[in-house]
Amino acid sequence: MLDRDLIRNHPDLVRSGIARKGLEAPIDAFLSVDLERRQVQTELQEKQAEMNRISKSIGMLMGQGKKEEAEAAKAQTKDLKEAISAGEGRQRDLDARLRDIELDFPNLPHDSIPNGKDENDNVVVRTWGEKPEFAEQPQPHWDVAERLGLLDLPRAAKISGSGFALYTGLGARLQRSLFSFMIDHQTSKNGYYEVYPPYLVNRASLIGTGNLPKFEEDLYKADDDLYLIPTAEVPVTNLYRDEILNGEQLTLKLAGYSGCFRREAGAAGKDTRGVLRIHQFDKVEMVKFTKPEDSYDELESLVADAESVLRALGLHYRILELCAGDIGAKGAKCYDVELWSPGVGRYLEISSCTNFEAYQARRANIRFRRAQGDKPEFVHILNGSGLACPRLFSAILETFQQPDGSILVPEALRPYLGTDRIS
RNA sequence: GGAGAGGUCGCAUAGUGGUCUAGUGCGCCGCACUCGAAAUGCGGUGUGGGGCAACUCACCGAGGGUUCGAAUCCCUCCCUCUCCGCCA
Repeated sequence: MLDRDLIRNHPDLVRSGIARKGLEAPIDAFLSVDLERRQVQTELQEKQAEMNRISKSIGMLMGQGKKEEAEAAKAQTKDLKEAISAGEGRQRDLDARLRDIELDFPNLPHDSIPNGKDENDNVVVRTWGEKPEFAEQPQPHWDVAERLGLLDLPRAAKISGSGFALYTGLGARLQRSLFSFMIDHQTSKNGYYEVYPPYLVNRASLIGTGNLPKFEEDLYKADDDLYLIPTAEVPVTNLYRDEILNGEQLTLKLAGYSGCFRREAGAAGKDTRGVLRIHQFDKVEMVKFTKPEDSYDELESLVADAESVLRALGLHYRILELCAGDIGAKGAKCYDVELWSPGVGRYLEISSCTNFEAYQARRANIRFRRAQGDKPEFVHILNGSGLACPRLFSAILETFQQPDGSILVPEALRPYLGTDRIS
C-alpha cells in the first residue's frame, strides 16, 4: 500500500514510478472512489451528529419525566435514521472498494535503482571469491547426490509427487546441518533474535506481506482458511501486525528457520533437475523493522549478513542490484545474492534482500513511536534469505567435489555434520 | 470435541439500555510547591477518518442485529483461561 496523500496529491509521480517497473496501478479508480468516499462520509457525519443531538435530548427529557416531548422528538428521527442507514451502507461499500484498490497497488521503486526491463538489465555490484577450477567438468549435484546416496528423488515423487525432495543419510544430515549452522550464524555472529514461527498462517498475514490477494495461485491452501507459508517472511513480518513499536527498540532484527511451501505455478519446465526448484524447502529468513531514515543502511548490512554465510563456507558468489523491471511489485530496492554452481554452470539465486520501505508496514499496520507522545509512524520493513538450503546443498556438492569423487566438507559445517568428508 | 468463565483507554479495575463524547487507581507528561528530590496539589495523557478551521464521526475482541439511543440486550465468529475427553 502507498500513502493515500501521495496518490491524491501527486498521482503523476506515482504513475511514473510504477511505469518504471513496467507495471500499472488503478490510479484513476483510486482517485474517484476516494473522492466519493470522502463526500459520502462528510454528508453521513452531519446526519450522525444531528441524530446524536436528538438522542441525547430524548434521554434528558425522559430523565425529567417529559414523556410527550420525548415522543415528539422520537417521531422526527425516522427519516434521519433511514438516511444514516443508507449512508452507512454506501460508506461500507466504498471503504471496501478503496481497500481493494489500494491492495492492488505495487510499491514504488527507489530512485537509486537502475532502469531496465528484465533480469538482463540487473547490475552486478560485486563478486566474492572465484570460480573453482576442476581438472574435469564437475558433476551436477543430482549426479553427485545419487552417486553418494544423498537424495532419493524417485521415492520423493512416489510419496508426494514431482518437485519434492527426499534427502537421505548424510544428505539428510547435511540439510539439517545447513539450517542449524545458518540460524546459529545469524543469531550469534550477526545479532538477530531467533524465532521459530508457525507454518500455517491466516489470510490477514498474507495480505500484510503482499502475497494476497494478488498471488494466491503461488500458495498451498489448507482447510480452515489457512495457508502454508511460502517463506518465514510471512509469519515473522506479521509478528508485529497492528502494533505500535517503541522507537528505541528499532532496528529490530529477527531471524527464523522454517520450511517453505510454494506451488511454483507458472514455473513448470524451469530448473527441474535436482533440488533447484522444489515445492518444499528449508530456509533461514531475516526480517528487519527500522526507522525510515535507517532502512537503506540496513539494507546494505542485510546483504552483508546474507553474504557472510557464503564467506564462512567459502563459496563463490556475486551480488546483483535488481533493475526496476525485475524487482517485482512489492519491493522498493532489492539485491539478489547469486551463488556459483559449477556443475550446473550458472549463478543461481540463493537470497533476495529487499527494502519494502513502508509498503508492508501499511498493509500490516506496523508502526512505531519515536518518543512518548509522538504520533505513530510506519516502520520500514526489510527481509532477506539467510539463506535457502537446497541451492546451498547443491553448490556444496558441486564446489567441493574431490578427484576421488568425495565431497570435502567446509570447516564451518564439520561440527554439525560430524565428518569432514562425504564419500 | 464437550462444559464453564472471560476479552473495557499502556497496566489494573468500574460500568448490565440514556449526564459513558467510558469513571477510578497506577504509570507517563506538564505546571505548582522545593536548593534539589520525594510526597502532595492542579491540569493533561488512545487510534483512525472527514473538515482550511472551529469542529465532527467511528472505535469498549471482530462482524451483524434490536432501539430514538448499545460497553450494556440478541445472533455469528475469533481469542484467552479452567475442567473433561482425545492426542505427538
